[in-house]
Amino acid sequence: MGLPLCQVRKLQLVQNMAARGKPEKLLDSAMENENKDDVSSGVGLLLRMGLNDNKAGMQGLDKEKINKIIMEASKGSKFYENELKKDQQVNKRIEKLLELKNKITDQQIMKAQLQMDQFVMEMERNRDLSCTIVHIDMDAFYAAVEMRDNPELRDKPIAVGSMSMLVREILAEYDPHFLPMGLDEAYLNITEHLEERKNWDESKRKHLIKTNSSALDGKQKRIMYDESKLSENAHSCSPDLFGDDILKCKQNVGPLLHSEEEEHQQSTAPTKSVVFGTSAEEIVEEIRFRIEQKTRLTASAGIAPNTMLAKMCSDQNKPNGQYRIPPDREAVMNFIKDLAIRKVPGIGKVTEKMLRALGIVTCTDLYQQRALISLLFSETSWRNFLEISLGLGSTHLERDGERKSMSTERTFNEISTEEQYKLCKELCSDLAQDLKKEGLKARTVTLKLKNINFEVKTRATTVLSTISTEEEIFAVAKDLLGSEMENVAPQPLRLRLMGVRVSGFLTEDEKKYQQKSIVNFLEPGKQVSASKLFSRKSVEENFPRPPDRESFFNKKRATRQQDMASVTSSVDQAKYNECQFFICPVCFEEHQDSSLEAFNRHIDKCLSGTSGKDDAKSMNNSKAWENTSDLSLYSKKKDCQKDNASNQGTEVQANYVVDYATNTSMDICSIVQNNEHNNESRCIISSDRASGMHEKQDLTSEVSSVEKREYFEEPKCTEIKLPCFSYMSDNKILVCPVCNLEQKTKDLALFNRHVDICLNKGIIKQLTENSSSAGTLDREQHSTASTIGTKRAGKILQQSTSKKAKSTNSKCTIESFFK
DNA sequence: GCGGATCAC
DNA sequence: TATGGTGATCCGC
Repeated sequence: MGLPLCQVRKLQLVQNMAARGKPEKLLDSAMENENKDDVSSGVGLLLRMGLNDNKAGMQGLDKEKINKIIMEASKGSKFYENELKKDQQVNKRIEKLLELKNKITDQQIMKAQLQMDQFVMEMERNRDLSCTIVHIDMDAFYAAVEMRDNPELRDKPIAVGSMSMLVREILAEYDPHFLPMGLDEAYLNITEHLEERKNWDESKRKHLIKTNSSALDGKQKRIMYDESKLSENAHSCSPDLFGDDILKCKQNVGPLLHSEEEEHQQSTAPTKSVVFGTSAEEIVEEIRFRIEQKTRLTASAGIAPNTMLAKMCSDQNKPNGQYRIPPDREAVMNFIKDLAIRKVPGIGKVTEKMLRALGIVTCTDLYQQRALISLLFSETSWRNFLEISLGLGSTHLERDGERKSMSTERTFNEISTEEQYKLCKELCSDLAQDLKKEGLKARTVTLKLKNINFEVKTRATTVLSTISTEEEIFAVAKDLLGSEMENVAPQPLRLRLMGVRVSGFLTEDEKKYQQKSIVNFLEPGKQVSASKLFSRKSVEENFPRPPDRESFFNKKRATRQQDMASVTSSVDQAKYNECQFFICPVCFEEHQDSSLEAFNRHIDKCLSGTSGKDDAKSMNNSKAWENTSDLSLYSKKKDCQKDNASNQGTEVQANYVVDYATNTSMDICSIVQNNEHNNESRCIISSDRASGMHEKQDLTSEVSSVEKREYFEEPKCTEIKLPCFSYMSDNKILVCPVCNLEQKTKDLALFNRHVDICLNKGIIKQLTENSSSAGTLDREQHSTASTIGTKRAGKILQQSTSKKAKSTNSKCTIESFFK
């Protein structure tokens, strides 16, 4: 079995090793590669490329060599060029920052100083030193280095463990609410355990020594090991890692070691035990000991009054060590005092560079420049900086709420346009599967593109309601992709990465609400007010407004409309704008509607079975489109055929927005484009069933065969395929409000039957998917939550699980190891 | 809401 | 040899 080292670690390995370069040497090599006039750029780039040593415990590797390799290899590459470009952007930001700084008057500084000192006093007042937070960090990286250096070890199983397993196994005993952060880190709040443990009998603090433990190496001389047993496990223990020379258990008093037998019996009785004390240090010793017994991997740990400090502490004596900041203010400030800001979680390369430009390198600098900082940075930022400089952080472990986005992306060698669409579809498919696993429905689709020059672009669209299937996601993503293709046309899009992200998930409460509405709507004998279903307020709560930014479809329509406007009179255009109608979701009749209220009244009547056709006719001369565009549920806007089409002989447009909420059964994406002006007809129909991705169906008989286009043709077709859009000459085309598909039939009865089927499919699916629990709709709260605080280490939020779980699963060695 | 950018792991 | 994937947040617009 090979080394289960993920790419993250590989890259980290390279970067961190490179990070050990001596500054002057780094500068030299940078100067060789760049314009020598631009010294700052060279240094900046090195910082950008991760060549600044931020990690502790990095001694002994040939840093210069690695540095040189990276720089030499990068020279002239697209990647390198892009790094340079990004670095220049940061430099520009810094220039602006300094310009701003120069405009600041002494008076402003003095005023800011007073204000900041107020905040400092308040923060000091609220300083909480009562908690004992532990940050555990597995030393997997060092194990990986060891494995690399000892090729003969590669075939031996080694655990690159996940903290969630140590959940269950060890960590939960110390803090049932402990917080795993990814695969190799976890936070624990051991405050309560510390109290309880004081009364614990020694037997509860005693642990058997089953295998060699480097966590006990500080007391190694006091333990007698069975040599034969030791050699069995030697493969998992790197001499470099476990040797006395790098042991750094600085603050250990050390647990009492007990032999089950007398000394003279030890050679025949290998079983030993060790008793850990009741102090925080001993507890963490115990945790690390037990982790190592379980996984044969060492861990480092930090103990401090808050999470930010604990995390930095775990870095202090890495690898295989621990460090504690006692809970008093002076100790905290002493630790913080000379600490480089780059060591603070949340302060990355760019922030470091910007602060450095202001002469801020250490946390003390940060504190001293608090007035300046408050004038140059946003409030979120300077509050964050101020807390850092005071050594303040979160004292409780907050679990993350609901997931906010889900994405998948892939890097590849340059591919053709057709392949790009195909890949896009695959990404959507993957995403849809993941969404299904978590039962999520999203509102926003974001396409991420990185071109061969490493330039990254994202393009997003928010749809009216929610989407979750491959077809639904792809319908949006392919528009975005097509739009970008159009932007660079006639050149092809030259990509190296494509990604699709969905966000804006329906909360659990919203799901319930939506489901309830639909069920009530259909439930016979149970009346639900139509206004509740379709009123502006209700709809706005359930479905977001359409995006300000128009989709590719809409942009296309807009373009067409503009073209039209140039050939039609302004009067006709005005008529066009005024004429519209709604389709009643109950009787499916068209209604020219003077107001939303009137339309709602009609639906109410329909629902109660008293609706007459006259109602529809009584609604006319509507200008409600503008007012109801955000509502647009089952609404439809079109030309007045009688007024426009007959007079002008021009195209008649159908513009519709359909609720996706119940759209759970769309199997085939069928879109017809028919442009009478230029005699161009296109049919773009794709079957999106997984099994039939390449199936090609022609569901329309009216389309000219000459101009047929399909998305997934073989590469022989070199023409860029732009997303299609509905553009009908016949405004009587019926669009199913559930599946959003145009129906071939013009028979209303047949059409209604189709809608019924669609609707039922959706309901059944939702009923089987959703579990029951009551709750109130709280969309507003959800949407603002993300802006409340910054997500830095001081405020710990648990990472989302699904993708992490994926990567966990990929580590087959872990599972087998823990078994 | 969108897009670019930063950061963590 | 040739520079990753996922998720979150912030900021300016």
